[in-house]
Amino acid sequence: MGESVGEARSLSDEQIINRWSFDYYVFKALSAFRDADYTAFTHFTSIVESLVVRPVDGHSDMIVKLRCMQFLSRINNGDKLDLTFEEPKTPLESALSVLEDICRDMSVPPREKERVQQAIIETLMVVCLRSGEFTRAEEVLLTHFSDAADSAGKRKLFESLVRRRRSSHSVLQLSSYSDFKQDMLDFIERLYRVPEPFLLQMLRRSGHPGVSSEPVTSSSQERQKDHGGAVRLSLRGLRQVYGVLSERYGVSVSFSQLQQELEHQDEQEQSPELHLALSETPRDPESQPPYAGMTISRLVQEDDSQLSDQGQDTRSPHRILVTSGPESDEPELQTPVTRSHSRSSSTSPHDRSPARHTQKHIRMVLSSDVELEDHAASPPSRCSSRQQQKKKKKSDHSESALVSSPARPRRSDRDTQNQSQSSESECVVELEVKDGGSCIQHSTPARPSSTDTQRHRNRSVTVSSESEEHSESPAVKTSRRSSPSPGGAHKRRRARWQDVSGTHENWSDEESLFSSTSGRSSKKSSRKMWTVQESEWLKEGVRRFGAGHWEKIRSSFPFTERTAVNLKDRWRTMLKLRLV
DNA sequence: ATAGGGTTAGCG
DNA sequence: CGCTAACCCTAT
Repeated sequence: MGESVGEARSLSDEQIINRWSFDYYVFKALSAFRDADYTAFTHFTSIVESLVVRPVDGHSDMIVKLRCMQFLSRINNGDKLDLTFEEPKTPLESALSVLEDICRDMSVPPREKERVQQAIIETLMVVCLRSGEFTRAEEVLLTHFSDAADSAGKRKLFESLVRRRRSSHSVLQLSSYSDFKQDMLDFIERLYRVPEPFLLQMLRRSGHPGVSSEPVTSSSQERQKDHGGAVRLSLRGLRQVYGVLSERYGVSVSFSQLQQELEHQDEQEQSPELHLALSETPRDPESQPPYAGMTISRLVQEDDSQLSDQGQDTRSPHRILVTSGPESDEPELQTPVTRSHSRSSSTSPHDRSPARHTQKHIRMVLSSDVELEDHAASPPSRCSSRQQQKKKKKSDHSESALVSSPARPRRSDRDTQNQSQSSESECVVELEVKDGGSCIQHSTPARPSSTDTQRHRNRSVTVSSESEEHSESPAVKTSRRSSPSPGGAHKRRRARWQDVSGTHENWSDEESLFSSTSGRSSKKSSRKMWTVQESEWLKEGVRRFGAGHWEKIRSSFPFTERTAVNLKDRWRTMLKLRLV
């Protein structure tokens, strides 16, 4: 309310809330894994995965958690040889490389690492043999079974099995895959114990029944099955927290601060409001700028890449910039639009246009596998709008990636190359959580996926957005919307769609951190545009390690499906576009 | 492993 | 058809 506190720091509300959600769902995923509820694990995992593509307040634990999740989801699918996470590799081989990453930045005792490696490799062998994949087994044998002394015996055994094409043997029956999974989980949990997520703490403190206080509870009791289950649970927490936060203005308080303060106050029974209130006055001596030493210090989305334009007038399909206003709970959405000159007079780079509020309802489809045929929801316009005259998909790609990218070129004004004010391109504005319905809505600027092939992948995303008063490029020469409709609430949703998608605030095409591409899948998943998040990681990486150390950078951030060369190329592009 | 030039996908 | 970001190839 009062002063604009901490406006400088401003993280968007979404970043903060996403962080809470992130922590929460990671926690849930681990619990599910522990309970051997692997279906739930998969679900939580996919939630985390889609969260991560959104801007999130990066914190040092994030990478660790992501790595753990990556590791476990590969382990989880390790017995399915037809899945792949990274192209040529089997899930367990991917797990091995994730393990490398984990060890690189977490200091794992060498012996432990070896043990885990060995366990994975042996399990992989068993899996291969059991399923009769002898050639694959042989490759594994050659590539992974080093001449470690202690594995010599087993190596011999496996060799003979491979040679004799035996897919049944006492050894193969001995080991149970689920034991293996739990073993791997133990490893992860020894390595890193996930603290109780903030949202759960809040919930517990607010007296919500059924929230157990122990960090990792065992089994079913933890998910409140009666109504709504886990999802509802989180939404409640989210809403509470969000409401409070909104009131208090502020999202500039770091999560860790909140957590710390929560911990400091164990003795006092207080309501969430009070906690939050307290958190505004950082009375912690040590509290330095919250984001000082973070691994990913700013995951803010900047206007990115894919916006280069070689400038014709219709440039800048407007960039959207959300700042969390100190006073209003709603982030504002700024769109320095097209012909910048048209309104440039009033628009300085950091000028937030006051009158501009955009509301969006965010819908997140939780069920990862639901095939959401969204005729209703998705305007047909996205096909029609860009008449796809290009249907020459080079090959079959039955479910190919449709990574169509609305390359919406736009030149970034090379404003501050510093992080100081990285313009966020965010379009999320208001979370609307319904009481009963309890479905979160998650809007992702889904780009026009067009291509008749298939317009939804398992991660179906629907966007419903309405913006009020939203000046925007009329550049679209009259073709599709004609009336300016001042203040018109409804507006062409069609154009809006396009624009949203066009801005690339960040499309998450991110071919999944955790989920695998099914076996027959695309050998070449087409080209993946770089997400803003990825670009941020890259920037941060270059900042930390210097340009040229691409491999180091790659392994220090949860990139998926990006090679060091990709990073290098991307960096080159970013330089060219003066995005750095 | 990286740099740098060449190639391609995908859009206007 | 031209353009560009992403991707590929290869010498170092």
